Amino acid sequence: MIALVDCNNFYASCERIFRPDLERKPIVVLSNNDGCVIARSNEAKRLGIQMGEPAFKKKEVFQKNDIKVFSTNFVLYGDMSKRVMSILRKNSKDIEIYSIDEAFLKCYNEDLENYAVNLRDKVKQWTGIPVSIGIAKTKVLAKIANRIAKKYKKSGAFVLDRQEIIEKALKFTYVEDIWGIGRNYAKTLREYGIHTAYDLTCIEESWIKRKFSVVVLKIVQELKGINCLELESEYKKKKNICTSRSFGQPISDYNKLKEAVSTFAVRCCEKLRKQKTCASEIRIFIYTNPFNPRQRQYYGTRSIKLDHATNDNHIIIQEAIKALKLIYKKGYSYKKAGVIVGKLINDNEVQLSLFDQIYNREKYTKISKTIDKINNNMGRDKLRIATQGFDRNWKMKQEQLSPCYTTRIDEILTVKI
DNA sequence: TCTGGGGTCCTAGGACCC
DNA sequence: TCTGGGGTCCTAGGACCC
Repeated sequence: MIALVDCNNFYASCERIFRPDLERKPIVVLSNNDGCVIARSNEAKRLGIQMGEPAFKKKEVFQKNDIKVFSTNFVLYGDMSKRVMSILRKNSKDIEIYSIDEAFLKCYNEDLENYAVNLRDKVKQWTGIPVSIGIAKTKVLAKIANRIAKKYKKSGAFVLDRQEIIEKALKFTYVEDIWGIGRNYAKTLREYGIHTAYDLTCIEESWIKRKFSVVVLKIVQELKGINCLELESEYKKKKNICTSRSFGQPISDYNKLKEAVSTFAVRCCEKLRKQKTCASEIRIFIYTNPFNPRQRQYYGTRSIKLDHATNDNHIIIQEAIKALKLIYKKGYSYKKAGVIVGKLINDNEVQLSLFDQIYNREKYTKISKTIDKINNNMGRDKLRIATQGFDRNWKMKQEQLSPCYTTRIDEILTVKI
């Protein structure tokens, strides 16, 4: 059987662990730039705060209901996630970490209900994070079990094992609540009179395949208890890596944009080196604020192919700036920019080029390694390329940032007695 | 009037996930 | 005034090959 362990309101829960005064109080966590709501405690959900809602539209609601607002603190959430996952790993050697707040586990126990409740209690006691656990034969069914556990079970655990319970659960689940069925597929399905997961299992499979794709077909089979989505316990290297940001203030100035793009390029290189890959293609994009109808709109993007795959800061920055020069247009105020590196290959499998213009690539590799080492010890961007700039007034807005309780010694929790 | 039967690779766009 | 930041996979269509 497969268990899906999912942290409840993960970001909101992370913030609350270190603020026990906020127990049972409504909390929301905002996206970068304090833009949208991306996590809500149950109390905030009950007040009607929607996922993805722009924060400025809800300002009054926040104030009126005394909702505590946090800027996003990924350092904290990442570290808390690691702690939760390490506990899960100790409980099952077959584990797939699916996202920052959820994991699939294979479980072989006799008494699954008991197993789930114990695991849940352990995670809660050791980390403070509440989780829900759903157990079933396939991943898609485990997702459904988890949803029921989270919404309706006080124990936070639910096992879908017997056929009549599965059928009841499927009849109880609308198509749009199935993992892998998004807004568009759900709309189409409903137009055909298919409303629940149970309905979906009654349809002819060839029709599903023809009308949608094998992806949907696999989901349907999973609903029937046939395993189509394997547990992927191995770490998979990313095939694309993207670093992009919206700016706190729009930017018109080319040089400022160059600083931002250079910094994003360096972030991409760091991620490339971390997973030991090199990029053969780099794409950059810049665009104006699409939400401002009074503004002239522009979306510029350009990709550059590299003869020689690399993860070197200097080279990637150079290429990124080349691309930026080609797409930059004067007179627009840009709201967002980003760098994407793709066509990734392992760093020990890079094809050498007979006509390579850069001599001594090894020297570059050494420099990158040294920079990584120093910055790992001394802090991000302590050592940087000059084009990354110094004043950083394009930085994002984060007005309600909580301390990094678990990763910075000078921000550790203080207790007054 | 009638125009074959296999393939591969690449890209853009659309769907989905957290 | 103020609207996030990452990813994956599949398909259709176009280009090419013999």
